[in-house]
Amino acid sequence: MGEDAIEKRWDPKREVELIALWESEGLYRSTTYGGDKGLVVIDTPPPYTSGKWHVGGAAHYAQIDMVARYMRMKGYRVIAPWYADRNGLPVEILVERQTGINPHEVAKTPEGREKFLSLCKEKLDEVEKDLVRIWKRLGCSFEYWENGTDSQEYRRLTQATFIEMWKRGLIYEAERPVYWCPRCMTTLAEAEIEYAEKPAELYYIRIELNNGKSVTIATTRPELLGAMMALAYNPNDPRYQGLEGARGRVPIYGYEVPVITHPEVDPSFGTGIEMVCSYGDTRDLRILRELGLIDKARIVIDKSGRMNELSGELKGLTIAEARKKMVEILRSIGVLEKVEKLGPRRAPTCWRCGTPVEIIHSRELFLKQLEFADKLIDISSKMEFKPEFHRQKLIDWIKSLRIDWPVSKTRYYATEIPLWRCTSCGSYLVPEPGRYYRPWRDPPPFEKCPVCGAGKEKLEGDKRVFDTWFDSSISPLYVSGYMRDEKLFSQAVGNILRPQGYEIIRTWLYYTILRVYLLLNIPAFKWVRISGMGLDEKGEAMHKSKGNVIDPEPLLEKYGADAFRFWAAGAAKLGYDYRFSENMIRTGSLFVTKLINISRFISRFPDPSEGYVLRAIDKALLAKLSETIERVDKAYSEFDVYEPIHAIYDFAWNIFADHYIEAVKTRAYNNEKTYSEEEQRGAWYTLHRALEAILRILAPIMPFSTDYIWRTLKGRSIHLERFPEEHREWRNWSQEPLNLMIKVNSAVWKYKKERNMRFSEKLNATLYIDNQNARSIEREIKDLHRIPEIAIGKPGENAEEIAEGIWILRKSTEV
RNA sequence: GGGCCCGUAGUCUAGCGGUAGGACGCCGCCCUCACGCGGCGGAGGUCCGGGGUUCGAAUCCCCGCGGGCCCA
Repeated sequence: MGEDAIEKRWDPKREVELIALWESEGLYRSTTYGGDKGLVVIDTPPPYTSGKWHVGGAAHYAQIDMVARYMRMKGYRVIAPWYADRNGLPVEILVERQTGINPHEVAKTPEGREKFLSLCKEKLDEVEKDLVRIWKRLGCSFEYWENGTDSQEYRRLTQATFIEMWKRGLIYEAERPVYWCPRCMTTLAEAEIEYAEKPAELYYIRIELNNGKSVTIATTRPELLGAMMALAYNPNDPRYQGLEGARGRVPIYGYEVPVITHPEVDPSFGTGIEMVCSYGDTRDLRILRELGLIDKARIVIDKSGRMNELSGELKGLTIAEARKKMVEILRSIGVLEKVEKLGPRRAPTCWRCGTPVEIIHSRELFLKQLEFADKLIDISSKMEFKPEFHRQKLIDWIKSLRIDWPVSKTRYYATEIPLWRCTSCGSYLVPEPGRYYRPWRDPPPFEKCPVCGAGKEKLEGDKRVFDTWFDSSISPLYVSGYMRDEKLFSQAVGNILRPQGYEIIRTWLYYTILRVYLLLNIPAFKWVRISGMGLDEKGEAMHKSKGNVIDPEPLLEKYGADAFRFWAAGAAKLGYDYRFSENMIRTGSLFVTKLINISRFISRFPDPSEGYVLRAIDKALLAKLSETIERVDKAYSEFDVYEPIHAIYDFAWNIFADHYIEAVKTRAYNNEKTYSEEEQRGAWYTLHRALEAILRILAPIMPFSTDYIWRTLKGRSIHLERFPEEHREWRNWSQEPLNLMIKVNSAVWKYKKERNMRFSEKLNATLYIDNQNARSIEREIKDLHRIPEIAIGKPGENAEEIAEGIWILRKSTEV
């Protein structure tokens, strides 16, 4: 090995060269690897292409890559694809904002709809390019699948699963109260609601009762007066005792509503008596459901968020305008008693656009879920959660569900619902699975209505699309070849890993488990790896709106991907939030330099295959190494990369480099021929074994520098190597000589330091060590510290104790 | 109101029943032949507060206080 085979420093530009090399060698292909241990499918999260990743997102994918690389090194054939989630609202909103196009207007014609879709597609292509560039630069060994969730292939699968569920009666259509976003003009599932703090005003309105009395209600939504269904107070509230059964007359609208009691009314809010309307909030919904009044609901808000004819004078106004107008009217007729400012209150909003949601009635398709709650909890218990404590989030969510899943959306850039309706008899018709259907555009795949025989021209394609989670909830089926490659699928079932963040447990994880259970009656995953969220340096979640998004690309350029991955692996334990730290990335790059230089040193010596003898310190190092390998292996097998990076760093730097290498330098060079050739070769052997193992166990986390070094030393890629096997023999050797060496080193270095001696300076003294292990490392101690005499045991008088059990006795001739 | 997570040196982060580790920063010393993107040493902590269990608690239990996330 030449002296300068490895350079002194790591240039991140080498990473770019390695990426090209890997691609040309086909290292990204799942078929490149052996796979004698079987198949593992990683259900990589298809990222939504709504914008570039921040460092947290990049770190998450880097972690998934580490797991994939580890599995390959353990002998599994790993399918880890990367494709994008391209369905759903965000891109539509982006295009709407950038072009000013109102999709609900342009989509009235198929041509207009087509044009809007192609604008969305262009936008997605643009963003996807950014994402692909980043994960490739990060060194992720994913296979790039250009067919995202909006591909014909994926959508065909989505539709086929719908058709299956429809045929099995799991889908029903109903007019139900739903969460509705008036801006996006679509139904929202429970998972799509976010709560935002909004200031509110409380209006006190007098209501006349039919018994001659009157009560004053307090409400934040006076515009819903015409939606009033009842007046309610808490049954324990003494102020209103006896009013139950009376009837109140709704001001302006003039109809009567009953006075009822309900335990959910908070006596301390407002006046303690409230109006129940359809629908101010979910509590109204619950109460009206209990009273059986859902069918008589008075919905005064239409789908565009404006007041309808039921609202009388308010018709056509927006909600905000209607509130203002209503207040004026109430004031003019003298029933508005006072207005009170309230502090910020939690208001449900649309998670995509932030608009306050309304509860209105809409005719939608629902997937049954409530009746399967217990089964889902049961089937979840068959999956391994890493870490375990996040399982509770899923269970809590399942238990909190109150409505079935509305899967239909009146949006556009999404998978079309494959349904036709016979306008003659009203029947819904589902086509056969296996094709990608676009009912809003395609001719009906039926010659006539199979129910009433009406002609083809009577069949009308459904214009609605699926909720985007309806697509993403079959991702494990897509990646494992379901309905495309049954052989692959049969091998994959039961070996699927889901890596994801805890913030989408209630959505992606839940819906996937639900759908896979309904379709196949099996647990969707063998393992669920739950990671925390990436936070900025202050510990706050990164949001575009907050302006605290940190772009990974400049960091990759400055420090390199290995340094970035060092942070990504070591920032926090699996399952906990990880905070961005540029310092830690810097530490990572220093670690790369350290590795390079350790390798530079070791590469000066040949790797002997025979004719070597190991000394105690060599055996102790190999024992320690073996323990480290085992520890790292165990952690990796639990999908943890935090423990491995810390254990490897500690071993490589604080033990191997600082103590072992220092202790054997003299022997490795053996310039004075004080050691036998066999012993010299023993040092070489140990140095090489340790370096090899460090590189291999580190390769999943830092694939660039380890591969560069490996190729220089061995002439091939480290990514085709196996994870080090356990060495029984090494494991049984004593680590004590090494532990003692570390202790002696620290004590002597400190001693010399205090006396302003250079470490290389000769110390004319006797070192007493009260430890039998010292005998075996006597020569190493003498070499390293340049101390002529080592004595085992306690000294007589005059010796100075420099650490517990270690003394120095200077020779009197010394100054 | 409920669930989960967190509160350890100036900052960040481990440890989770036996003398509190590490990273960054700070201060000193060392041009030691793989690495000055290095080495060594040092200063710096009532481990949020209060009870309890224990021979022993940052670590387990209880009650608070403060922060975060999710859900009502």
